[in-house]
Amino acid sequence: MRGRNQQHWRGQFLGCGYRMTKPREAVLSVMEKTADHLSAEDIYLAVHKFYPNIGLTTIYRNLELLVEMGLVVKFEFGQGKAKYELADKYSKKEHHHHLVCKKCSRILEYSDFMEKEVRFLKDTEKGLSEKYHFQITEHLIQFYGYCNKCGKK
Amino acid sequence: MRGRNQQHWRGQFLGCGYRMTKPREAVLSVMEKTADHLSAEDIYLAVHKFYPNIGLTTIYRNLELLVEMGLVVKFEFGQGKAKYELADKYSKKEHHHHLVCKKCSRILEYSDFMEKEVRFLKDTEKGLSEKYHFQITEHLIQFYGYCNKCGKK
DNA sequence: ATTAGTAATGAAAACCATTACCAATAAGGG
DNA sequence: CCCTTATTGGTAATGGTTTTCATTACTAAT
Repeated sequence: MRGRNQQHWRGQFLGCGYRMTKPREAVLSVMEKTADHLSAEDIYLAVHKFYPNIGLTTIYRNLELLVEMGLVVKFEFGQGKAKYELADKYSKKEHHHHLVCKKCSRILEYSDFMEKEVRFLKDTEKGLSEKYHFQITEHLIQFYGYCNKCGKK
Repeated sequence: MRGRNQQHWRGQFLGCGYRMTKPREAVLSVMEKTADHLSAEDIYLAVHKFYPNIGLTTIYRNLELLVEMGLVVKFEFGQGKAKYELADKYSKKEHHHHLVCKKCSRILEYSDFMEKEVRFLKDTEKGLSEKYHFQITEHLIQFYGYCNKCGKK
């Protein structure tokens, strides 16, 4: 069952002129079977368990490559360290955004209330790009606060 | 003319149990008379011109203090370095958000289309906090792209 | 004014996530 | 299987920010 996806990834790499290597397999397999929003260090520690020779550098290098290849999505939640998720997983979910807990750093995903958001974004982006001749390529919408566990009573 | 504001700041500091010092005067005066969204380094360089002994450390320390006192607002535009603005200036403007140019790093402010945004935020925050029991304290809305000067033709 | 007490400063070192460098290794086309 | 070259891992470097610590300088009390 490892084979299927590995074969798929391999094709992706070779197709782009890159090679499939142990470290790359390791990174992908961790990202495949673990929760989303992993930091480079999270991935490093997880890979390290079964591939103790892995270097942190390699993790960073490959995450960068994977992002460039479009296989991984990178997030910055303003917590000092970037977090990564398989593009696959990401896009299989509904369009969603994140609630960031300022205390425990937990990331909560939500995909409700999207109609409102989509409408707001569509109108606003159109208005802004017309008025300021600013080509909008991305947007960032995030809510910060305290999750149910960390909320003040 | 320096006196008025200086006196005001002095009161603020003393009232909070802090002291008014040259470096603090210098930081505030730079922030008062210069464009918004200055990085710590920007401020350091500006202060350094008329107060060459200033230390970068002091800039950081005092910015932190000023933020804590509510006199300064801190922004993170995902550009690696934080930027600061006098709370005063900030709040005198209309409610606004930022367009961040990915090429030249320019920050463009806009305050149009706010009715839509306010409505969206109000509804969404209400919905989210009820559904997830997440206490929302802040939100971040930013658009990224290319400004009129940097846009691809 | 002088002083005592403590806040604030500046220089340098520490931090922390991330990146660059480089010699050693290994993937894969021929 | 070999040869070329991408990739690796270790280490040093980076860049923004924070900490440490001995020194300086506010302020209120004397």
